[in-house]
Amino acid sequence: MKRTKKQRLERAGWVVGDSAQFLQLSEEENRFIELKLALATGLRELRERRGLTQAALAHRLGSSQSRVAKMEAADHSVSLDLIMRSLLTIGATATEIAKWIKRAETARAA
Amino acid sequence: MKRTKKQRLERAGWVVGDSAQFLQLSEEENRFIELKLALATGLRELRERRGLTQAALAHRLGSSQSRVAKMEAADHSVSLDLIMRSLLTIGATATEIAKWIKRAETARAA
DNA sequence: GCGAAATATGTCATATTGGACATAGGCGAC
DNA sequence: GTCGCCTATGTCCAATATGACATATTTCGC
Repeated sequence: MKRTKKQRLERAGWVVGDSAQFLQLSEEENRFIELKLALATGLRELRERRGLTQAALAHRLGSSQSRVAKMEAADHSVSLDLIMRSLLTIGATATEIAKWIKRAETARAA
Repeated sequence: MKRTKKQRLERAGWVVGDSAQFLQLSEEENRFIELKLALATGLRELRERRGLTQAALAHRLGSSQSRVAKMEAADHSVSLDLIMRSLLTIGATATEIAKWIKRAETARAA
């Protein structure tokens, strides 16, 4: 696992080690986190591509800037539901979403 | 919208009409529901392919048969998180998940 | 540097979701 | 028909997610 990714995950509040399985993180949980992270990253990408600030997106979503920040960080306090709804609201296509999900798997394989 | 789908959605507790937008269902919400439904259907497909009962899958997930039934029905009391975790636990690949997500979009286009 | 805008982090109260349980419905074998 | 097995539905209350807010930190132009 790359150093930067580890840091991102840890900052997001996940317990992640270089040997995650020893730390009780099951394989599925790992895959789930990767997937969430991939979509969170996609959300940020898309928001920036739209030239929106977190606050502006939050307003569109009827949420708050802090929630958006947490979404993009894949914080453990945000659900996949919220991320997915946000992606759809910001106009992500199913194709893009699918692409990000596959990217998560590819990242794991590395 | 096809009759059967409407019935499935309504049974799942969603407010769905032939003119959903008049019933305050935003476009994004519609897309979200379709997506959830597509993954829920994928879960059922995969479970049956594995020859598991809902109770057996529930045991694997540390959940209950009724939760699994609700997941597969895309009940509004189940989150995408739970469905996704279940898919991963049952061994769905990112490719399969991506396929189901695209299928949801295709279904909407119809 | 400084200041301003954007983003990140922490906490709270309310709302939503989750497992468990009970019970109903469906469906094939006998 | 009824027995057994599977699935569906409804309701609890415990656990988690949410928006809001306050506050900290980063980033970037000057």
